[in-house]
Amino acid sequence: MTDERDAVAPAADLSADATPEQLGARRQILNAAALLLRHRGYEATTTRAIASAVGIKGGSIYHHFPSKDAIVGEVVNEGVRVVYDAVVAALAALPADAGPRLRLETAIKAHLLSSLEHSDYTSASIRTFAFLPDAVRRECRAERRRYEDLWRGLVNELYCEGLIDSSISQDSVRLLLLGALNWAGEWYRTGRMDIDEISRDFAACVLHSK
Amino acid sequence: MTDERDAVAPAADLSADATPEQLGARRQILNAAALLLRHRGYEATTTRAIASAVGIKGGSIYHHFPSKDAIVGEVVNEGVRVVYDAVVAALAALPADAGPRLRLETAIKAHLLSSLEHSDYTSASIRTFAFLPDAVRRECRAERRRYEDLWRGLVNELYCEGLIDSSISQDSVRLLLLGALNWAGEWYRTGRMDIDEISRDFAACVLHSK
DNA sequence: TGGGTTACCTAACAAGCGCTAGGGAGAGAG
DNA sequence: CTCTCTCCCTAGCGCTTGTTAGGTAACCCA
Repeated sequence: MTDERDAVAPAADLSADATPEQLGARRQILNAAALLLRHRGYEATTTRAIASAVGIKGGSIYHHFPSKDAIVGEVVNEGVRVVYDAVVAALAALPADAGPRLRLETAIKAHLLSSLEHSDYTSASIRTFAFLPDAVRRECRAERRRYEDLWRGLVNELYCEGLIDSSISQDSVRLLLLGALNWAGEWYRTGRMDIDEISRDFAACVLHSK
Repeated sequence: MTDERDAVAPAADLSADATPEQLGARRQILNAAALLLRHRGYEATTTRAIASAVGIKGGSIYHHFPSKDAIVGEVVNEGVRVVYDAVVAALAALPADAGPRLRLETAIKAHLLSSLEHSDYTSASIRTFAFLPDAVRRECRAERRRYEDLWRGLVNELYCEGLIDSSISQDSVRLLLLGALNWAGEWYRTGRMDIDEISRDFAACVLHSK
């Protein structure tokens, strides 16, 4: 009956990048939950649907996790951590003399790649956060604030270099950027647009001097 | 048992701006549904919760609407129309010689006021769209495209006046702006920030020459 | 006075939810 | 060979979901 909705994707890409099917039941469950959360939201992601996506029966989920919210919490938390790590790693890979402009563009691209192409976790985290139960949401406040602070610093660099008009509040710039990035999941479709170009444009948009 | 969740707000502001309680059961139901959708999402907005919010019992909803999705569809559709009308009206109220810069700032402010302060419909529409059943989503594709086109034109004005570097794709600018605006519901809290200031900053952010 | 419509109710339906109790098959250790 | 542990199953709990059937008052128009 519900098989049509259960098969949300042709069983592909559940394992992110690793081995075919033996990466531990726990990881498989988290992967499946992330995929479902991303595409259907919190309430529609049922424990039975998660179980069936990894080839076990509903009740067996509880051998690996104590509750649905424990799974969701772990997915959402990991989603923030993944994008944080992606951005930090991308910035670290830059030459030491890279200017704020390149750093901004790099951070934008890392965020988009992480949330659009690489990670159901990040996408699930972004899309479902607003409607999560309070308990789950509280659980990852700290992680989210850490990511926010990363961008606070990034934006501050731009101001220090005089790349943004100082009459504009730094908060506004950060909210504009993060808003646009987090919303990208609503319009982006693989193959139809180039993330490199979008990143370049987004960065150029907020930088007033060349 | 679930009373705590049912009373999402102290019964306030259901009627947007009009009379106390006699605006027709149909309108009351839509108002309640919009409020619930905005704060809890699609699946968690039950027919019984909508009914109890307007003081009737679950089954009585079906005297006014044929199904839950009919209610949701109407709310989501109206949500797009409301913000469209708000932006068009705000632009029309501008003096004829207003420049693209003022027009952009005005459109931004109208969108934010509509989605953050005035309309549960708009907010519900923005936040829940991704997880709606396909049938409901299809129903308001046209309305959404119309709103998108409104911004396409607005952004194009900016290019025509040379206010944005022509090396940046117009699509990118529109997606950046609409993304930031649609995401505002995730961080905005009444009274903590000034919509006028945010609008000014957002507009200034994307305009390169003063 | 009476018939019909409008608006609501109660009660229930089949289905699905998160979750649990109890059991069974297989593997590894003593 | 047995004991234990891991992993999964079946069956079902109490509850909620969208929706429907049938009943009951109050009103409007004749």
